[in-house]
Amino acid sequence: MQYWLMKSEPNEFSIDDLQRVTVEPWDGVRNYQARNFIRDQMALGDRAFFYHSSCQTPGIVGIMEIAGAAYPDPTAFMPQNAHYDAKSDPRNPTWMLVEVKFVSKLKHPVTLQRLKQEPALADMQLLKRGNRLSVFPVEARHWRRIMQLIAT
DNA sequence: GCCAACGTTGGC
DNA sequence: GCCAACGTTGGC
Repeated sequence: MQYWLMKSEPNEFSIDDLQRVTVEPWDGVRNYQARNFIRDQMALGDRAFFYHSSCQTPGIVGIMEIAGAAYPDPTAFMPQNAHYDAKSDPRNPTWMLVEVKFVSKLKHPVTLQRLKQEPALADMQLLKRGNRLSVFPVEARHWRRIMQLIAT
């Protein structure tokens, strides 16, 4: 069982959208490192923080569950899609996705600002300089600390 | 294989 | 809108 953080721009897909549909294919990831996490390490039942990025108040806004193993991301083969990749061969797909399932929406988001104030989280991937990965693992100790922040 | 140019991410 | 940081591309 692993923990993850997954970013989304709320004007594209928000925690409210996930709550409405319950389960959603997390498509559009076009970074090899993130792809490898999705393809090789994510597993059914893993938990993930839903993070809102590129918005007025970036931060963790909900919790979700990985709903199954990875499979090819169909949007890579749709020319009209914003994440279309002409170089990806359907017989040997480059890009993968997992489906995520809504678990909860936080009553009070844990903002990026708040996370930065927390000494125990100083070495978390999210807070490292130049971090741009949209999907990455969260260490258990960081997960637990954030869950404590959520509970208080 | 090097590296400059360019594109993207994402906070501010 | 700005800009730092990083990934990708392509000429050589």
